Amino acid sequence: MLSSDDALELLRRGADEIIQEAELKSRLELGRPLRVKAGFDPTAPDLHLGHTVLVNKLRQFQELGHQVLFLIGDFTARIGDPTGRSATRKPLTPADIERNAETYRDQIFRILDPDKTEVVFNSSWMGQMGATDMIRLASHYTVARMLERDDFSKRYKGNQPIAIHEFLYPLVQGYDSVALRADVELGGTDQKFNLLVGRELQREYEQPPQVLITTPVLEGLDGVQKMSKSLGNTIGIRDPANEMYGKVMSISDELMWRWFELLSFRPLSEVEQLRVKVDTGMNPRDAKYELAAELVTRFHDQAAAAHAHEAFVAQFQKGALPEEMPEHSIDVPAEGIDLTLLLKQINLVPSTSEAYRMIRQRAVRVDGERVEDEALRLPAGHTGVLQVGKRRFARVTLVKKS
RNA sequence: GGAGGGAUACCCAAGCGGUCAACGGGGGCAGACUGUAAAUCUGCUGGCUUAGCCUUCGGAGGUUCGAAUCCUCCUCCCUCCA
Repeated sequence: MLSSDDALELLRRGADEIIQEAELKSRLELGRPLRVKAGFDPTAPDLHLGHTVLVNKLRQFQELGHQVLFLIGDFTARIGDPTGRSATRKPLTPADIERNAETYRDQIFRILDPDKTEVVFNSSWMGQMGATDMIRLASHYTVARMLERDDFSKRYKGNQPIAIHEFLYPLVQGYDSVALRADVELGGTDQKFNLLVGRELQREYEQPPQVLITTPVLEGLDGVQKMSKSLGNTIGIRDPANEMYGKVMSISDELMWRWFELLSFRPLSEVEQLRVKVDTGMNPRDAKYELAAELVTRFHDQAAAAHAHEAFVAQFQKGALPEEMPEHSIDVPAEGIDLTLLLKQINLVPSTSEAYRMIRQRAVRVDGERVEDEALRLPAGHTGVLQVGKRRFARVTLVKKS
């Protein structure tokens, strides 16, 4: 068992803010498993590395012997987090919720220990609450305090509408902490206000207020914007091993260190040693190999990581073809088919215009040969590999149409 | 209710009768360089049966040989006054 100081040191890693650190220390000294809560949106069960920053933190708590409460906010989802100008969303069906929960389990247990994880749904207590209970809950918080929240105060000052129900979101989220008797709650930095409401409400309900830990937002593959599905800069934790490995290798050196800090389970001292080695001449690429291997191992296994490494070296350093590529069998007339049309047909390009452009830009290869002639026609019976740019490949067989 | 301003390609943003498939920036894609790095440089960035053709500038009509640019109506957004 670690001392509370050592445990604290560990938990501080990659945490944006701990409120209050002294309280966390004394909780750690209680000698019982702490109840560590984190809430997730039931509508978006596709996790990517950005989400795992927080999940990793949950795992650390488990390693220290604590209990994780993985909360699926199926009730809160009906309200809709007010950050946008989102309206109330329609409730998910129980079947939807169960399916999404299962998807979550499948993903989080690649990181978390199932024996120390309780998956809970806030509809199970909020759904029972009557209007009277809701009024009582609402009486514990004031409008003035609500307006402290940044987006509320901006909208209020800017004469933008704030619907009353939007106040309920933080209240319900906060009440979840009461219902779960949470000792600690984790959330992204953007959740700080909501997490604080939990503290206040616990005090109102005569519970010791939870400790808050906010985790930073992870930058996506581009290294600038936050990792998010809509920006297309994610690594999904269910991505195939080779793809995951390749994506990690494509990040900038600078971003690599950030990822080491937030995503790697290596002790920080080890990461620091690695950094010193790179500073004194080690190829940063080799450090990146280690990060890529660690992540692929986590979400797949060691063999997959070793294999992904070999495939990566073969394809990008030795120029070999990728191991797997889409295969197509296409019916073509006896006189053959224009390459531009073929590229579009097999979705290597979105339009024939784009196919022409790619050929003009010398990005297209047929069986490894760069294509210079934009009117090139491939004969029926031809079988081969088509390539657009460095990453788009397909194997085609042209079958003469009878 | 009254007065004015605006809606342009993925985003921002020029254009104000022909030379506009539409300046510029961002993003994206491709090429060079590399470590599939990053940065940098270069090119491309509506579609098609691609030396040509077709359809785009909030929507619908109209004027004109010709409109993103002028006129009418409609929809939505912003600002000021009541």
